[in-house]
Amino acid sequence: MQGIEKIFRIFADKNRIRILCLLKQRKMCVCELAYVLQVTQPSISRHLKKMKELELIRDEKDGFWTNYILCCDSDRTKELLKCLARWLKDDPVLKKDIVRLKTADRSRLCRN
Amino acid sequence: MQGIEKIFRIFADKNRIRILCLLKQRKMCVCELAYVLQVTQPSISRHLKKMKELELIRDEKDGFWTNYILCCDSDRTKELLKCLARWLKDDPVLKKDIVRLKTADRSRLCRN
DNA sequence: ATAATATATAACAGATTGGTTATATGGATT
DNA sequence: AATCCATATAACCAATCTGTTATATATTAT
Repeated sequence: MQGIEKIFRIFADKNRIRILCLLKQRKMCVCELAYVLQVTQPSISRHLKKMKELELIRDEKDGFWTNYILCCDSDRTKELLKCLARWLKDDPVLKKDIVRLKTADRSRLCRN
Repeated sequence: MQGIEKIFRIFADKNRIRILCLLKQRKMCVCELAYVLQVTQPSISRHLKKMKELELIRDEKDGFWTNYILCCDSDRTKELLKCLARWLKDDPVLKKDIVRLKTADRSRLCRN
């Protein structure tokens, strides 16, 4: 039981699922995610921290921004991500997110 | 996102995982589960209630006892159970549980 | 150096969780 | 009907979670 519950716990939150599915589209910065999910920036940051701890994502500096990138190297998380993809193929929330993602332009968004 | 987080949340607890893996061996009553997991009976009952709500298990009266039975009809839970089985194939905690299961005799256990 | 800004962190509030003990419930036995 | 007993539920507590606002940090631009 070497932390399997922890993996499941990561997937047990709606907004983290949304983040994972968005990062499957492309790398994103924190404020883009906050914009798409309509949640505050610190909330996004904390979700990302948890996912990074379990190595579902990694980050990468890019000038002003920090890109977050899906990097599921573990077989387990890879498999769960595949499940998500199948199960949420036609999910309306995720569809809307991806539409919204197209209008997420970091250089316009991030003036707080 | 029709409650997928809730499915993951069920799997996000160590003791629920243990219960699921035990029920894969055979149907069990509440006090047998409490005995194997070494947790109080009300705690087990509540876990079972949650799992029943999501239809991972069902119950069945048997004289004095109530048997709980694995009944994953949903493709999603079925798939997650298969993942569990593979990932926890050699898990020491589950192995011990199954050993302990063999000594769990309800008619001896349930005198409280 | 200083100012600007994206992100991280701290501090807080309300909700939820998982355990406990104590008690209620309801079917089975006498 | 009365009792027994397995299970369910209630009430409580400590811990954790997720959101918020306010603030610190660290990197870039001037």
